[in-house]
Amino acid sequence: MGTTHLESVPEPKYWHLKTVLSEALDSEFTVGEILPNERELAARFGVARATLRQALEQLELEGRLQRRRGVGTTVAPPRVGVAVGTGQQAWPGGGDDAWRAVDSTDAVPPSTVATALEIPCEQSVHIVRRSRVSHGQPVAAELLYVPHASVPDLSAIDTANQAARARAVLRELQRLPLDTQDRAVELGSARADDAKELDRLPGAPVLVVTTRFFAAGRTAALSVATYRADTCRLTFGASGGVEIHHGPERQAS
Amino acid sequence: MGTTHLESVPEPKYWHLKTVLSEALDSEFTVGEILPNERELAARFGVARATLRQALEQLELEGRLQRRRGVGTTVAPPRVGVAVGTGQQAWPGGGDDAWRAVDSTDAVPPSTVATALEIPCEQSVHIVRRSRVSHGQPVAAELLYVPHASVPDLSAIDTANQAARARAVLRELQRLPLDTQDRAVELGSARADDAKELDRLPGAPVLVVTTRFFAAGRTAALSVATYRADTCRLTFGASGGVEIHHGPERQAS
DNA sequence: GAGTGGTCTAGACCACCGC
DNA sequence: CGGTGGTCTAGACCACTCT
Repeated sequence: MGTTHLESVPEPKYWHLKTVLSEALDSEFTVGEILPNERELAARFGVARATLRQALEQLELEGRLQRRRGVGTTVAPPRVGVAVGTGQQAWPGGGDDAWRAVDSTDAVPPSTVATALEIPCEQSVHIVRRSRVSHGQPVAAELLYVPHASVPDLSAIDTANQAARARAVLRELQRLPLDTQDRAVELGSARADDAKELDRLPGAPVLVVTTRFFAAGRTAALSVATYRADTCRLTFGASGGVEIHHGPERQAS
Repeated sequence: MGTTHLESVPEPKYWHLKTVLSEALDSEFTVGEILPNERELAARFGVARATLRQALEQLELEGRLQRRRGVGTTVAPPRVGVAVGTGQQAWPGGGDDAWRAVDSTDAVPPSTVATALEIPCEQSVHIVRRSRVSHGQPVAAELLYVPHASVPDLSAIDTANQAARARAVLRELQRLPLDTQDRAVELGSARADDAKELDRLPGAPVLVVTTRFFAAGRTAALSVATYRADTCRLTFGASGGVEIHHGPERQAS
Protein backbone atom coordinates (compact mmCIF):
# COMPACT_ATOMS: atom_id res chain seq x y z
CA MET A 1 0.00 0.00 0.00
CA GLY A 2 2.98 2.35 0.15
CA THR A 3 1.52 4.37 2.99
CA THR A 4 3.76 3.10 5.78
CA HIS A 5 2.35 5.68 8.17
CA LEU A 6 5.82 7.14 8.81
CA GLU A 7 4.58 9.42 11.51
CA SER A 8 1.80 7.80 13.38
CA VAL A 9 2.49 10.45 16.01
CA PRO A 10 3.38 13.52 13.95
CA GLU A 11 4.90 16.07 16.27
CA PRO A 12 3.46 19.56 16.01
CA LYS A 13 5.15 21.95 13.61
CA TYR A 14 6.08 24.43 16.29
CA TRP A 15 7.73 21.70 18.30
CA HIS A 16 9.81 20.58 15.37
CA LEU A 17 10.58 24.19 14.59
CA LYS A 18 11.79 24.73 18.11
CA THR A 19 14.19 21.82 17.78
CA VAL A 20 15.55 23.07 14.48
CA LEU A 21 15.99 26.60 15.79
CA SER A 22 17.57 25.32 18.97
CA GLU A 23 20.18 23.42 17.01
CA ALA A 24 20.80 26.41 14.79
CA LEU A 25 21.36 28.55 17.88
CA ASP A 26 23.95 26.10 19.14
CA SER A 27 25.88 25.92 15.91
CA GLU A 28 25.31 29.02 13.82
CA PHE A 29 24.77 31.87 16.23
CA THR A 30 26.71 33.63 18.94
CA VAL A 31 25.42 35.23 22.11
CA GLY A 32 23.91 38.65 21.48
CA GLU A 33 23.50 38.11 17.76
CA ILE A 34 20.16 39.24 16.39
CA LEU A 35 18.01 36.80 14.47
CA PRO A 36 16.10 37.61 11.30
CA ASN A 37 12.74 39.15 12.09
CA GLU A 38 9.68 37.00 12.68
CA ARG A 39 8.08 37.59 9.30
CA GLU A 40 11.21 36.54 7.51
CA LEU A 41 11.83 33.51 9.70
CA ALA A 42 8.24 32.38 9.22
CA ALA A 43 8.57 32.70 5.46
CA ARG A 44 11.89 30.89 5.49
CA PHE A 45 10.40 27.92 7.34
CA GLY A 46 7.17 28.02 5.39
CA VAL A 47 4.87 28.48 8.39
CA ALA A 48 2.50 31.15 9.61
CA ARG A 49 3.95 33.80 11.84
CA ALA A 50 1.82 32.64 14.77
CA THR A 51 3.33 29.18 14.51
CA LEU A 52 6.84 30.52 14.44
CA ARG A 53 6.04 32.69 17.44
CA GLN A 54 4.93 29.64 19.39
CA ALA A 55 8.39 28.18 18.90
CA LEU A 56 10.13 31.43 19.79
CA GLU A 57 8.02 31.77 22.90
CA GLN A 58 9.19 28.42 24.20
CA LEU A 59 12.81 29.18 23.43
CA GLU A 60 12.47 32.46 25.29
CA LEU A 61 10.89 30.61 28.22
CA GLU A 62 13.92 28.35 28.28
CA GLY A 63 16.23 31.32 28.35
CA ARG A 64 17.67 30.74 24.89
CA LEU A 65 16.29 33.89 23.29
CA GLN A 66 15.49 37.42 24.29
CA ARG A 67 12.85 39.39 22.43
CA ARG A 68 12.26 43.09 22.68
CA ARG A 69 9.55 45.02 20.95
CA GLY A 70 10.80 47.53 18.47
CA VAL A 71 14.26 46.00 18.57
CA GLY A 72 14.34 42.35 17.61
CA THR A 73 15.14 38.85 18.79
CA THR A 74 18.60 38.16 20.12
CA VAL A 75 20.45 35.09 21.32
CA ALA A 76 20.42 35.15 25.10
CA PRO A 77 23.49 34.54 27.24
CA PRO A 78 23.39 31.54 29.59
CA ARG A 79 21.21 32.11 32.63
CA VAL A 80 22.91 33.84 35.51
CA GLY A 81 23.10 31.94 38.76
CA VAL A 82 21.46 33.98 41.49
CA ALA A 83 22.18 32.97 45.07
CA VAL A 84 18.95 32.76 47.04
CA GLY A 85 19.84 30.84 50.16
CA THR A 86 23.36 30.79 51.52
CA GLY A 87 22.56 27.89 53.78
CA GLN A 88 22.66 29.85 57.00
CA GLN A 89 19.65 31.85 58.00
CA ALA A 90 19.79 35.61 57.95
CA TRP A 91 17.56 38.63 58.00
CA PRO A 92 17.15 40.56 54.79
CA GLY A 93 19.34 43.62 54.50
CA GLY A 94 22.34 42.06 56.20
CA GLY A 95 25.90 42.87 55.25
CA ASP A 96 26.45 40.88 52.08
CA ASP A 97 22.94 41.42 50.87
CA ALA A 98 22.52 41.77 47.11
CA TRP A 99 19.44 43.93 47.39
CA ARG A 100 18.88 47.64 47.17
CA ALA A 101 16.14 49.19 49.27
CA VAL A 102 13.83 51.27 47.10
CA ASP A 103 11.17 52.66 49.37
CA SER A 104 8.73 51.83 52.11
CA THR A 105 5.06 52.43 52.66
CA ASP A 106 2.54 51.61 55.30
CA ALA A 107 -0.46 49.78 53.92
CA VAL A 108 -2.86 46.88 54.29
CA PRO A 109 -1.35 43.77 52.70
CA PRO A 110 -3.24 41.26 50.54
CA SER A 111 -5.31 38.91 52.65
CA THR A 112 -3.11 35.95 51.78
CA VAL A 113 -0.12 37.80 53.21
CA ALA A 114 -2.04 38.79 56.32
CA THR A 115 -2.88 35.14 56.89
CA ALA A 116 0.74 34.06 56.55
CA LEU A 117 1.81 36.79 58.96
CA GLU A 118 -0.88 35.69 61.40
CA ILE A 119 -2.23 39.19 61.74
CA PRO A 120 -5.81 40.37 61.39
CA CYS A 121 -7.04 41.36 57.97
CA GLU A 122 -7.20 45.11 57.39
CA GLN A 123 -4.25 45.67 59.71
CA SER A 124 -1.55 47.67 57.98
CA VAL A 125 2.11 46.69 57.89
CA HIS A 126 5.36 48.14 56.64
CA ILE A 127 5.88 47.26 53.01
CA VAL A 128 9.48 47.61 51.93
CA ARG A 129 10.24 47.44 48.24
CA ARG A 130 13.65 46.22 47.20
CA SER A 131 15.26 45.43 43.89
CA ARG A 132 18.12 43.24 42.90
CA VAL A 133 20.57 43.68 40.06
CA SER A 134 23.02 41.16 38.69
CA HIS A 135 25.48 41.66 35.88
CA GLY A 136 23.97 45.06 35.22
CA GLN A 137 20.51 43.62 34.66
CA PRO A 138 17.54 43.85 37.03
CA VAL A 139 16.76 40.29 38.06
CA ALA A 140 14.30 40.54 40.90
CA ALA A 141 11.80 42.74 42.70
CA GLU A 142 10.75 42.10 46.26
CA LEU A 143 7.99 43.15 48.60
CA LEU A 144 8.91 42.68 52.23
CA TYR A 145 5.99 42.75 54.65
CA VAL A 146 6.90 43.69 58.20
CA PRO A 147 4.23 43.91 60.90
CA HIS A 148 4.51 46.93 63.14
CA ALA A 149 5.00 44.60 66.09
CA SER A 150 8.30 43.39 64.63
CA VAL A 151 9.85 46.85 64.64
CA PRO A 152 8.38 48.53 67.71
CA ASP A 153 11.18 51.06 68.09
CA LEU A 154 10.76 52.48 64.64
CA SER A 155 9.79 56.04 65.45
CA ALA A 156 9.82 59.53 64.09
CA ILE A 157 10.64 58.48 60.60
CA ASP A 158 11.18 60.89 57.81
CA THR A 159 8.16 60.10 55.67
CA ALA A 160 9.53 62.19 52.87
CA ASN A 161 12.63 60.14 52.23
CA GLN A 162 11.20 56.78 51.30
CA ALA A 163 14.52 55.04 50.75
CA ALA A 164 15.75 56.06 54.17
CA ARG A 165 12.53 54.83 55.68
CA ALA A 166 13.04 51.46 54.02
CA ARG A 167 16.55 51.18 55.36
CA ALA A 168 15.35 52.10 58.82
CA VAL A 169 12.83 49.26 58.83
CA LEU A 170 15.53 46.80 57.74
CA ARG A 171 17.90 48.11 60.39
CA GLU A 172 15.34 47.65 63.14
CA LEU A 173 14.60 44.14 61.89
CA GLN A 174 18.24 43.12 62.37
CA ARG A 175 17.90 43.66 66.11
CA LEU A 176 15.39 40.84 66.45
CA PRO A 177 16.86 37.40 67.18
CA LEU A 178 16.04 35.36 64.08
CA ASP A 179 14.65 31.97 64.95
CA THR A 180 14.12 30.10 61.70
CA GLN A 181 12.98 30.74 58.18
CA ASP A 182 11.42 28.72 55.40
CA ARG A 183 11.16 29.24 51.73
CA ALA A 184 8.98 28.27 48.78
CA VAL A 185 9.51 28.65 45.05
CA GLU A 186 6.76 28.62 42.46
CA LEU A 187 6.01 29.82 38.97
CA GLY A 188 4.03 32.99 38.49
CA SER A 189 3.50 35.76 36.01
CA ALA A 190 4.71 39.27 36.54
CA ARG A 191 2.22 41.85 37.78
CA ALA A 192 2.25 45.14 35.94
CA ASP A 193 4.47 46.92 38.46
CA ASP A 194 6.93 44.06 38.81
CA ALA A 195 7.13 43.74 35.06
CA LYS A 196 8.10 47.38 34.77
CA GLU A 197 10.83 46.99 37.34
CA LEU A 198 12.13 43.85 35.67
CA ASP A 199 12.08 45.44 32.23
CA ARG A 200 9.62 42.87 30.92
CA LEU A 201 6.05 42.89 29.69
CA PRO A 202 3.24 42.19 32.16
CA GLY A 203 2.54 38.49 32.41
CA ALA A 204 6.15 37.51 31.81
CA PRO A 205 7.06 34.29 33.61
CA VAL A 206 8.70 34.79 36.98
CA LEU A 207 9.92 32.60 39.78
CA VAL A 208 8.24 33.68 42.99
CA VAL A 209 10.29 33.06 46.11
CA THR A 210 8.34 33.39 49.32
CA THR A 211 10.32 33.51 52.55
CA ARG A 212 8.89 33.50 56.04
CA PHE A 213 11.02 34.78 58.89
CA PHE A 214 10.25 33.55 62.40
CA ALA A 215 11.35 35.34 65.53
CA ALA A 216 10.13 35.32 69.10
CA GLY A 217 7.62 32.59 68.27
CA ARG A 218 5.92 34.70 65.64
CA THR A 219 6.12 35.25 61.92
CA ALA A 220 8.17 38.40 62.05
CA ALA A 221 8.35 39.19 58.36
CA LEU A 222 7.38 37.85 54.97
CA SER A 223 9.27 38.37 51.75
CA VAL A 224 7.77 37.83 48.31
CA ALA A 225 10.47 38.12 45.67
CA THR A 226 9.82 37.73 41.96
CA TYR A 227 12.76 36.74 39.76
CA ARG A 228 12.88 36.92 35.98
CA ALA A 229 12.41 33.30 34.99
CA ASP A 230 13.95 33.74 31.58
CA THR A 231 17.31 35.01 32.77
CA CYS A 232 17.72 33.56 36.24
CA ARG A 233 18.75 30.27 37.72
CA LEU A 234 18.15 30.31 41.47
CA THR A 235 20.95 28.68 43.41
CA PHE A 236 20.78 27.30 46.91
CA GLY A 237 23.60 26.13 49.08
CA ALA A 238 27.19 27.14 49.40
CA SER A 239 28.73 27.33 45.95
CA GLY A 240 27.69 29.11 42.81
CA GLY A 241 25.49 26.42 41.41
CA VAL A 242 25.42 24.12 38.45
CA GLU A 243 25.69 24.89 34.80
CA ILE A 244 23.36 22.44 33.16
CA HIS A 245 20.82 22.13 30.44
CA HIS A 246 19.93 22.82 26.89
CA GLY A 247 22.74 21.87 24.68
CA PRO A 248 23.26 19.12 22.16
CA GLU A 249 21.04 16.50 23.69
CA ARG A 250 22.13 12.96 23.68
CA GLN A 251 19.23 10.92 24.93
CA ALA A 252 19.81 8.07 27.30
CA SER A 253 18.82 4.99 25.37
CA MET B 1 -13.91 67.46 24.04
CA GLY B 2 -15.65 64.61 25.80
CA THR B 3 -12.78 62.30 24.99
CA THR B 4 -10.91 62.41 28.28
CA HIS B 5 -8.57 59.70 27.02
CA LEU B 6 -9.68 57.28 29.69
CA GLU B 7 -7.11 54.70 28.75
CA SER B 8 -4.00 56.31 27.42
CA VAL B 9 -2.41 52.94 28.12
CA PRO B 10 -5.15 50.51 27.09
CA GLU B 11 -4.28 47.15 28.56
CA PRO B 12 -4.47 44.21 26.18
CA LYS B 13 -7.76 42.39 25.95
CA TYR B 14 -6.33 39.08 27.09
CA TRP B 15 -4.87 40.75 30.15
CA HIS B 16 -8.17 42.27 31.11
CA LEU B 17 -9.89 38.98 30.37
CA LYS B 18 -7.50 37.20 32.68
CA THR B 19 -8.37 39.58 35.48
CA VAL B 20 -12.08 39.15 34.94
CA LEU B 21 -11.81 35.37 34.80
CA SER B 22 -9.56 35.32 37.82
CA GLU B 23 -12.13 37.19 39.87
CA ALA B 24 -14.89 34.94 38.61
CA LEU B 25 -12.87 31.91 39.68
CA ASP B 26 -12.56 33.33 43.17
CA SER B 27 -16.21 34.12 43.59
CA GLU B 28 -18.34 31.94 41.33
CA PHE B 29 -16.54 28.65 40.98
CA THR B 30 -15.40 25.84 43.20
CA VAL B 31 -12.34 23.63 42.88
CA GLY B 32 -12.82 20.91 40.30
CA GLU B 33 -15.74 22.59 38.61
CA ILE B 34 -15.56 22.59 34.83
CA LEU B 35 -15.77 25.86 32.94
CA PRO B 36 -17.79 26.40 29.77
CA ASN B 37 -15.81 25.36 26.71
CA GLU B 38 -13.47 27.76 24.95
CA ARG B 39 -15.76 28.50 22.02
CA GLU B 40 -18.59 29.43 24.33
CA LEU B 41 -16.42 31.50 26.64
CA ALA B 42 -14.94 33.38 23.69
CA ALA B 43 -18.41 34.15 22.38
CA ARG B 44 -19.60 35.20 25.80
CA PHE B 45 -16.76 37.72 26.16
CA GLY B 46 -16.95 38.79 22.55
CA VAL B 47 -13.37 37.90 21.64
CA ALA B 48 -11.68 35.49 19.28
CA ARG B 49 -10.93 32.07 20.62
CA ALA B 50 -7.18 32.67 20.33
CA THR B 51 -7.47 35.69 22.57
CA LEU B 52 -9.43 33.80 25.16
CA ARG B 53 -6.87 31.03 25.03
CA GLN B 54 -4.10 33.49 25.77
CA ALA B 55 -5.86 34.38 29.00
CA LEU B 56 -6.52 30.75 29.88
CA GLU B 57 -2.89 29.88 29.22
CA GLN B 58 -1.70 32.39 31.76
CA LEU B 59 -4.19 31.26 34.35
CA GLU B 60 -3.04 27.70 33.81
CA LEU B 61 0.58 28.83 34.17
CA GLU B 62 -0.35 30.37 37.49
CA GLY B 63 -1.93 27.15 38.65
CA ARG B 64 -5.48 28.47 38.65
CA LEU B 65 -6.82 26.24 35.87
CA GLN B 66 -6.23 22.80 34.53
CA ARG B 67 -6.97 22.03 30.90
CA ARG B 68 -7.14 18.58 29.37
CA ARG B 69 -7.71 17.83 25.73
CA GLY B 70 -10.90 15.95 25.08
CA VAL B 71 -12.14 16.72 28.57
CA GLY B 72 -12.35 20.41 29.35
CA THR B 73 -11.08 23.18 31.57
CA THR B 74 -11.43 22.78 35.32
CA VAL B 75 -10.68 24.94 38.32
CA ALA B 76 -7.40 23.75 39.80
CA PRO B 77 -6.89 23.12 43.50
CA PRO B 78 -4.24 25.24 45.27
CA ARG B 79 -0.72 24.20 44.43
CA VAL B 80 0.66 21.39 46.54
CA GLY B 81 3.73 22.15 48.59
CA VAL B 82 6.47 19.72 47.65
CA ALA B 83 9.41 19.45 50.02
CA VAL B 84 12.64 19.67 48.09
CA GLY B 85 15.29 20.40 50.68
CA THR B 86 14.85 19.39 54.29
CA GLY B 87 17.72 21.58 55.36
CA GLN B 88 20.07 18.76 56.18
CA GLN B 89 21.97 17.11 53.40
CA ALA B 90 21.16 13.58 52.36
CA TRP B 91 21.69 11.15 49.55
CA PRO B 92 18.75 10.39 47.33
CA GLY B 93 16.93 7.22 48.17
CA GLY B 94 17.27 7.67 51.91
CA GLY B 95 14.65 6.47 54.37
CA ASP B 96 12.00 9.17 54.19
CA ASP B 97 12.49 9.69 50.49
CA ALA B 98 9.37 10.56 48.51
CA TRP B 99 10.67 9.04 45.29
CA ARG B 100 10.06 5.72 43.61
CA ALA B 101 12.88 4.15 41.63
CA VAL B 102 11.71 3.26 38.14
CA ASP B 103 14.64 1.80 36.31
CA SER B 104 18.30 2.21 35.58
CA THR B 105 20.40 2.15 32.43
CA ASP B 106 24.02 2.60 31.59
CA ALA B 107 24.58 5.28 28.97
CA VAL B 108 26.56 8.32 27.92
CA PRO B 109 25.04 11.43 29.52
CA PRO B 110 24.52 14.79 27.77
CA SER B 111 27.74 16.74 27.54
CA THR B 112 26.51 19.36 30.01
CA VAL B 113 26.00 16.63 32.60
CA ALA B 114 29.40 15.14 31.90
CA THR B 115 30.95 18.54 32.52
CA ALA B 116 29.16 18.97 35.83
CA LEU B 117 30.25 15.50 36.89
CA GLU B 118 33.81 16.30 35.90
CA ILE B 119 34.13 13.19 33.81
CA PRO B 120 35.28 12.86 30.22
CA CYS B 121 32.70 13.18 27.49
CA GLU B 122 31.59 9.89 25.99
CA GLN B 123 32.10 8.11 29.31
CA SER B 124 28.98 6.25 30.32
CA VAL B 125 27.35 6.52 33.74
CA HIS B 126 24.50 4.91 35.60
CA ILE B 127 21.27 6.73 34.85
CA VAL B 128 18.58 6.06 37.43
CA ARG B 129 15.07 7.19 36.64
CA ARG B 130 12.79 8.01 39.54
CA SER B 131 9.33 9.44 39.82
CA ARG B 132 7.55 11.27 42.56
CA VAL B 133 3.86 11.24 43.39
CA SER B 134 1.99 13.56 45.71
CA HIS B 135 -1.70 13.47 46.56
CA GLY B 136 -2.17 10.77 43.94
CA GLN B 137 -0.78 12.92 41.17
CA PRO B 138 2.61 12.56 39.49
CA VAL B 139 4.54 15.73 40.31
CA ALA B 140 8.10 15.10 39.25
CA ALA B 141 10.41 12.95 37.16
CA GLU B 142 14.10 12.67 37.87
CA LEU B 143 17.21 11.50 36.13
CA LEU B 144 20.03 10.68 38.53
CA TYR B 145 23.47 10.45 36.97
CA VAL B 146 25.94 8.33 38.92
CA PRO B 147 29.48 7.82 37.64
CA HIS B 148 30.74 4.27 37.87
CA ALA B 149 33.48 5.47 40.18
CA SER B 150 30.90 6.43 42.81
CA VAL B 151 29.53 2.92 43.12
CA PRO B 152 32.57 0.69 42.58
CA ASP B 153 31.13 -2.31 44.42
CA LEU B 154 28.09 -2.52 42.22
CA SER B 155 28.58 -5.91 40.64
CA ALA B 156 26.73 -8.76 39.09
CA ILE B 157 23.51 -6.91 38.72
CA ASP B 158 20.40 -8.40 37.33
CA THR B 159 20.14 -6.47 34.08
CA ALA B 160 16.69 -7.85 33.45
CA ASN B 161 15.06 -6.32 36.50
CA GLN B 162 15.53 -2.64 35.90
CA ALA B 163 13.84 -1.45 39.06
CA ALA B 164 16.01 -3.67 41.21
CA ARG B 165 19.07 -2.38 39.41
CA ALA B 166 18.01 1.19 40.18
CA ARG B 167 17.58 0.40 43.84
CA ALA B 168 20.97 -1.29 43.92
CA VAL B 169 22.67 1.84 42.61
CA LEU B 170 20.93 3.97 45.23
CA ARG B 171 21.87 1.52 47.96
CA GLU B 172 25.53 1.60 47.00
CA LEU B 173 25.45 5.39 46.91
CA GLN B 174 24.34 5.54 50.55
CA ARG B 175 27.63 3.98 51.61
CA LEU B 176 29.62 6.96 50.45
CA PRO B 177 30.19 9.71 53.04
CA LEU B 178 28.28 12.68 51.69
CA ASP B 179 30.29 15.88 51.87
CA THR B 180 28.05 18.68 50.64
CA GLN B 181 25.45 19.32 48.03
CA ASP B 182 24.17 22.32 46.17
CA ARG B 183 20.99 23.00 44.31
CA ALA B 184 19.66 25.19 41.53
CA VAL B 185 16.11 25.86 40.37
CA GLU B 186 15.18 27.17 36.95
CA LEU B 187 12.29 27.23 34.56
CA GLY B 188 12.22 24.77 31.68
CA SER B 189 9.82 23.03 29.38
CA ALA B 190 9.05 19.35 29.60
CA ARG B 191 10.83 17.04 27.18
CA ALA B 192 8.59 14.52 25.47
CA ASP B 193 9.41 11.67 27.86
CA ASP B 194 9.10 13.78 30.99
CA ALA B 195 5.82 15.18 29.75
CA LYS B 196 4.44 11.68 29.37
CA GLU B 197 5.46 10.77 32.87
CA LEU B 198 3.97 13.97 34.28
CA ASP B 199 0.74 13.53 32.37
CA ARG B 200 1.22 16.79 30.49
CA LEU B 201 1.84 17.79 26.90
CA PRO B 202 5.40 18.23 25.68
CA GLY B 203 6.65 21.74 26.30
CA ALA B 204 4.62 22.17 29.46
CA PRO B 205 6.34 24.47 31.94
CA VAL B 206 8.40 22.69 34.56
CA LEU B 207 10.65 23.66 37.41
CA VAL B 208 14.01 22.00 36.92
CA VAL B 209 15.85 21.26 40.15
CA THR B 210 19.48 20.35 39.66
CA THR B 211 21.32 18.91 42.64
CA ARG B 212 25.02 18.15 42.82
CA PHE B 213 26.25 15.70 45.43
CA PHE B 214 29.85 15.95 46.55
CA ALA B 215 31.72 13.12 48.24
CA ALA B 216 35.38 12.33 48.63
CA GLY B 217 36.35 15.58 46.95
CA ARG B 218 34.48 14.70 43.77
CA THR B 219 31.08 15.26 42.26
CA ALA B 220 29.64 11.89 43.16
CA ALA B 221 26.23 12.22 41.57
CA LEU B 222 24.00 14.67 39.77
CA SER B 223 20.23 14.80 39.94
CA VAL B 224 18.06 16.60 37.41
CA ALA B 225 14.46 16.63 38.61
CA THR B 226 11.63 18.21 36.65
CA TYR B 227 8.55 19.27 38.62
CA ARG B 228 5.20 20.24 37.15
CA ALA B 229 5.23 24.01 37.42
CA ASP B 230 1.46 24.31 37.23
CA THR B 231 0.68 22.14 40.24
CA CYS B 232 3.77 22.39 42.43
CA ARG B 233 5.17 24.84 44.93
CA LEU B 234 8.68 23.78 45.90
CA THR B 235 9.35 24.20 49.58
CA PHE B 236 12.71 24.48 51.27
CA GLY B 237 13.43 24.41 54.93
CA ALA B 238 11.81 22.71 57.86
CA SER B 239 8.09 23.24 57.70
CA GLY B 240 5.56 22.73 54.98
CA GLY B 241 5.88 26.10 53.37
CA VAL B 242 3.79 29.14 52.82
CA GLU B 243 0.36 29.53 51.35
CA ILE B 244 0.52 32.73 49.40
CA HIS B 245 -0.58 34.32 46.20
CA HIS B 246 -3.35 34.88 43.77
CA GLY B 247 -6.38 35.96 45.59
CA PRO B 248 -8.28 39.20 45.84
CA GLU B 249 -5.42 41.63 45.34
CA ARG B 250 -5.27 44.76 47.36
CA GLN B 251 -2.42 46.77 45.98
CA ALA B 252 -0.13 48.64 48.28
CA SER B 253 -0.70 52.30 47.53
C1' DG C 1 -19.81 10.15 17.06
C1' DA C 2 -20.04 14.26 19.62
C1' DG C 3 -17.50 17.43 22.10
C1' DT C 4 -13.28 19.01 24.04
C1' DG C 5 -8.81 21.43 23.87
C1' DG C 6 -4.49 21.75 20.62
C1' DT C 7 -2.55 23.31 16.29
C1' DC C 8 -2.35 26.18 12.26
C1' DT C 9 -3.38 29.77 8.83
C1' DA C 10 -3.34 34.49 6.55
C1' DG C 11 -4.31 38.28 7.29
C1' DA C 12 -4.79 43.13 10.12
C1' DC C 13 -3.58 46.70 13.26
C1' DC C 14 -1.04 48.52 17.35
C1' DA C 15 2.93 49.94 20.54
C1' DC C 16 7.47 50.64 20.74
C1' DC C 17 12.41 51.65 19.29
C1' DG C 18 15.96 53.84 16.85
C1' DC C 19 17.20 56.67 13.15
C1' DC D 1 9.74 57.56 9.69
C1' DG D 2 10.40 52.38 8.90
C1' DG D 3 11.02 48.17 11.19
C1' DT D 4 10.40 45.35 15.17
C1' DG D 5 7.71 42.38 18.19
C1' DG D 6 2.81 42.27 20.53
C1' DT D 7 -2.14 41.74 19.96
C1' DC D 8 -6.25 40.21 17.66
C1' DT D 9 -9.36 38.08 14.32
C1' DA D 10 -12.23 34.36 12.00
C1' DG D 11 -11.85 30.76 10.33
C1' DA D 12 -10.08 25.46 9.61
C1' DC D 13 -8.58 20.98 10.84
C1' DC D 14 -6.56 17.59 14.14
C1' DA D 15 -6.00 14.57 18.45
C1' DC D 16 -8.04 13.16 22.17
C1' DT D 17 -11.71 11.41 25.63
C1' DC D 18 -15.97 9.93 26.84
C1' DT D 19 -20.19 7.57 26.09
